[in-house]
Amino acid sequence: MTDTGDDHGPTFERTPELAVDPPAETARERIAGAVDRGDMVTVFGRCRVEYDGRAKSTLGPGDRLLVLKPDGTALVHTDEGHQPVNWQPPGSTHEVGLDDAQLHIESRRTGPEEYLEVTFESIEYVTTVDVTDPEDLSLSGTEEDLRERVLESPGLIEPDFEPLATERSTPAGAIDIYGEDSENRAVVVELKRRRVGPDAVGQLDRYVDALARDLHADREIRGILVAPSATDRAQELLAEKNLEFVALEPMPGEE
Amino acid sequence: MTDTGDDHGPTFERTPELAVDPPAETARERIAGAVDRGDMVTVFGRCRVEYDGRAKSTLGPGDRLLVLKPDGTALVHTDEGHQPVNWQPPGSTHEVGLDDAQLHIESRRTGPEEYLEVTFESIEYVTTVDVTDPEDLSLSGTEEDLRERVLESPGLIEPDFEPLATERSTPAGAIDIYGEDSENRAVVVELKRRRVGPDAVGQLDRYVDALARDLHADREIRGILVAPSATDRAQELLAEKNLEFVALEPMPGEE
DNA sequence: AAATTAATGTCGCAC
DNA sequence: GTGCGACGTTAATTT
Repeated sequence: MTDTGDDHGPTFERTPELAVDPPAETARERIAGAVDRGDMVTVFGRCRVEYDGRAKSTLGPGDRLLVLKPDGTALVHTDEGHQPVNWQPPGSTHEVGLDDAQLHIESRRTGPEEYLEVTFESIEYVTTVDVTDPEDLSLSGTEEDLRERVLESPGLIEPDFEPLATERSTPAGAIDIYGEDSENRAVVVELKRRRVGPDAVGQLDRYVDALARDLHADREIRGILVAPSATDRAQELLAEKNLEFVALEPMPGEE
Repeated sequence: MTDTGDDHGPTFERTPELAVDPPAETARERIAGAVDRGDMVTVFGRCRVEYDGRAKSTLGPGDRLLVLKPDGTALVHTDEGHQPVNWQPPGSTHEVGLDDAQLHIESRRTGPEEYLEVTFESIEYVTTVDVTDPEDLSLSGTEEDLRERVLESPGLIEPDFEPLATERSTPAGAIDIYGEDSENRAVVVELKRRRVGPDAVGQLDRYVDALARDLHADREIRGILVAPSATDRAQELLAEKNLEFVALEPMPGEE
């Protein structure tokens, strides 16, 4: 099992293990070993899936791809969709066994207690491989980018807008940008990276309310929603609640 | 290439194709063919990933699993996490090619225009397989279950609560359950399958407001949030806005 | 661990 | 297609 390095191939390369149409027992061995080593595993075959935890689900027989990650994540993917049809979050522990001669994988976690069970009637393939990924994703166009854009050019909100704090906490949560306008009125700015609906207006309204109580002053407080655009309903709600809107993209030049 | 059925194996079984450490050109052929056939593809290897669309991202070299689904979904999974580090939604079209002798997979979609590019420096394995999954997931413990529970036993809300409509539309959206109490006051019920925070209170409040305008009557309107539990802040907001709370689990017997 | 919010959220449904 | 809300949302951050 353990390679002592006396073979011909380059021992530096990780050699993935692949098995086509393996018997259940062979699959069990491979997967159990890989899970112990912390390898990533994929299993493709006809399976049933049971889940019980925050909700409860059953999935009858069909062809799916099961992915087991070294961090304890389990994913069951069908032929369709971005989302796995069933899954288990990182930190779960997987048990691999045979149940009535069928490959059976159980995954558990606590807090909340959740349980996932995948039983394979047939196995088309199993792969296992060691994984290392040192890189972090570099992402732009987020709400954070929009915040930086406003802080660098407060005039994008309106002339003489002066940011005073980010993440200013109120009893209702943190205000994205807190500042003052040219008349020294308090301004609550809520940022959204994309077109907003009624929920964003409600959020801004909560912050303005909370700040009013927090300052317990008669000072007028303005609320400004900053986003690329707003739906009709969002605009009506803004008007009803005397809140304002400023159209702004997270990235400059995105029109 | 096309099997005319004169071989020895059972031609009824789909035979997945697996390749270990394939040259880029072999991988390109296999993947291109599989994408054309509508097979599911997995590629594992060291790759870089670029994305541009609603946002923009770059990911330097590392070992990842790429999954291409017959519906046009693309997923790039690292060794960690439930979420793919990069992806492309269903309906995207994939192009497979060689770029400077490296396997290069481009995926595009429109509406919004988005672009994903995965370039493999090395390939540990490629798998392709035909997929069929006739089954639908059967899920319980959802908000829908909670609604049914309330409609079957309206007394769980309060004695003599009478549901009159579900999904009753208002200018602000649909009310989960609209009904009347023992005093013929209008009641807006908002259901949540799990513990609620401030956002749920805001939602209920919007519906109550909208209904008040819609009925344009002086009739008092009650708003009741029904969920397993509520956070402190949510409870304070409920009190401020004169809304009510009823503790209820989506599934009976879940405490 | 609980609370709150962002997300390339995705997904489904109604219009 | 847009709008709106649910989701076993997940993930990150802070308390």
